[in-house]
Amino acid sequence: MEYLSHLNQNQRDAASYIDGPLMVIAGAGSGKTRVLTYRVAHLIKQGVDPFNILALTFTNKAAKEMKERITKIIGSNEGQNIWMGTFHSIFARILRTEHEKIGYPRNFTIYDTQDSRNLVKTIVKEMNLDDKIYKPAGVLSRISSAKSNLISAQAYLKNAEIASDDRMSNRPKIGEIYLTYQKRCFKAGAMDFDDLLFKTNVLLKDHPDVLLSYQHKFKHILVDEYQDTNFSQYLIVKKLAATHENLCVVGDDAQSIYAFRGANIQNILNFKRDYPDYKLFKLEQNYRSTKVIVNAANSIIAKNQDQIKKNVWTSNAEGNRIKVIKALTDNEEGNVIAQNIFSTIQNEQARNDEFAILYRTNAQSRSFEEALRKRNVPYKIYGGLSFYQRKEVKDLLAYFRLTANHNDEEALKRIINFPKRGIGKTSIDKAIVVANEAGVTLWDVITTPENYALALNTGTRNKLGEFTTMIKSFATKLTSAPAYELAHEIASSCGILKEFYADKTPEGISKYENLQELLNGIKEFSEPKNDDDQIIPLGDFLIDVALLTDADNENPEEKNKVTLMTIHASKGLEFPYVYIVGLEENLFPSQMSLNTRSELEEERRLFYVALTRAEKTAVLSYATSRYRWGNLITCEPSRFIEEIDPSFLDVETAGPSSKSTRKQEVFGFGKSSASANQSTKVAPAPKPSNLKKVTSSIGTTTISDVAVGNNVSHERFGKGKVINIEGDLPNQKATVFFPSVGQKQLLLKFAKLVVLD
DNA sequence: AACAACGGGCTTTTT
DNA sequence: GCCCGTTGTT
Repeated sequence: MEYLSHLNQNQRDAASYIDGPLMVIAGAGSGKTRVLTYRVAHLIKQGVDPFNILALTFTNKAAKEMKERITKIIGSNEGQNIWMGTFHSIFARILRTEHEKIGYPRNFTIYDTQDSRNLVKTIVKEMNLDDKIYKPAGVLSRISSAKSNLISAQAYLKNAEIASDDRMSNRPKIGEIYLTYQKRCFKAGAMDFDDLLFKTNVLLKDHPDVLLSYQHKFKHILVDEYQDTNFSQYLIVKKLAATHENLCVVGDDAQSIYAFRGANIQNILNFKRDYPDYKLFKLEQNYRSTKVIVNAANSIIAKNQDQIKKNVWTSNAEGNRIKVIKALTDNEEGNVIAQNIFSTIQNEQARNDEFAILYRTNAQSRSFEEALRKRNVPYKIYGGLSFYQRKEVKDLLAYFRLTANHNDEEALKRIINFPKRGIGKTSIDKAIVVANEAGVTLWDVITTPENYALALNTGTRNKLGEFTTMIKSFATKLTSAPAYELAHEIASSCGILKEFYADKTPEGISKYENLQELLNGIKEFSEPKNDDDQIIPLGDFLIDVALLTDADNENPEEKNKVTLMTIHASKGLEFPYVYIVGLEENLFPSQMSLNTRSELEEERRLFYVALTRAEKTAVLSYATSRYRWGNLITCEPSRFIEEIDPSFLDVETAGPSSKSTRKQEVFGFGKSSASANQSTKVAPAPKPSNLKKVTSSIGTTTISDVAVGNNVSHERFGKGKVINIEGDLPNQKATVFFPSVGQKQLLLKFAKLVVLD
């Protein structure tokens, strides 16, 4: 029990409360992961078999690290046997074992977002719908949110409320698209991310024996980041835990930042209802950050209405105040921040990897990259195009996928003519039409074209024959050959390696190297880990690879570099020096989140997450203008800066270009008038300081022009009619009815309404 | 069928 | 400003 002395009283109580349901509400930096780690270690020390422990984490990386730490604590390799991973990877594994029960092939494909989008797009086209209205990404997000709430396509079509929503948004056919999409996925032996959870629910619901066996197996269940689980995940956990009720969920409502993709804070509140005799533990002591950072973060999150009250505190040092930097442009922002990092490294002998630049959107990284490169400060970027999303990598993976699952239509379409083998678009389109009409898969049609009325010349038929023969020959080795061997054979004989090897442009060389790296990755993966010398087949790799993210993909050369990432990606991490950049209205908070209070509160939680990543020093920055889609737009500082108690802030302006105006550039953080709008008194352009005008990227609207009864137009919602206006000037709020989406409350200063009459 | 040129839309966030 | 997909050209 010696190891438990590494915990404080609350942590220890939570870690050692073994029987029955418990919820741990853990403030930022309060040692949540520590509790989970020690709890699992404790269970094992108490004699629980690791095979009977299910621990669901938010990322694979978190799972991997936790396993390593547990292994250290318990001093044996037993920890590797815990069922620990993301919801998606754990249940993909289970579905693979139980595939017959739900009618899927063992080697089912996991469609990534791009595959799903392509399929939706194909269906929209086949239904002769306008893809400007039925945008694939939009349709897919609708389908995704239905699945996260366990609404099947059939249920979707029957649901009057949903139907009315879709009619209001002028997209009444989404239900039909959903139904076709599901049929096509099934026919292709493919599941998208949401299906992995949806089908798990189906499996557990329709097969009581299967449910029973997993209930029996998982005697102890732990769920990390519980605030970010959706309904589908909630129900899986509830079912699996029903027998033993040894369920431990850990989370922080203040750090819930995935509601936009269906996460439901309600799950935390439901816990009480589902397990009335549950035990609640609160971890409130922060070990990560200075007093200034903890209290500043508290002062921000206090503005949210929806939250579980807690009192996060720290006994750490006071620390420096949070610096606020104003820059004139996005490029200047990059330079000032890079310079600040550079000189901090010099002055405080800090290491590069102690710094992180956090932003709201990936698109913001550019100016920081350039500025850091100029100063020779090494950096690494997370997000953007991940390794597995690169074209060449996806191409080779498509060969693997098609080998493992011939019905994988998205993979087939991707590679049937790459490298070029003279099977053109027209031929493929014909084959797809035939396949749809006959109700068979594309693979069926191209392997036995003679069975279907497929009007192709013999040349094309021969080429199809060569292609399918090649894939079939790969498939014969699926189970007999280790992953690496087969992967290597496919890569060399399908022509893809040759294709890129021949390309001596820098891009071509890099693509060739990426393919080599993919093969190396497979080699590492297929090296037997235990002594039992079992062959690890390519199919196993494919399941794994579909669920990897770039966070899981860290390579050792990336050490000691400044980190650039989105705030979402930074969840769970910590850095001594944190820069939160681009703090501007419409960027952070995002323009898309200004319509409802709950969306705005999620943005605020996001800011809370960002700030609480910092251990020693936090710096905030914004630019007064930046390029967006090639246009220079004017920006206003984010309301979040104002919302921090000013006593924690150190406001200054920096950068060479503002020297002459430094004296006057004091930022007005007064509490009066929520004037996030105009602050500079020395604005270069003639701007009225009385807040009447609102400058924005798209034209200029004078607030006073909008009146009740006006017909107006909104960027997103289209035409509407103003029903009511209330509030005082800078914060006037209008109630507008849009035929497309219904009634909306809009803040005039942000809504960019255009008066039509 | 293969390639070059052009134009549109886009930026939230990710398993 | 950039990427993607569509169009036009050979």
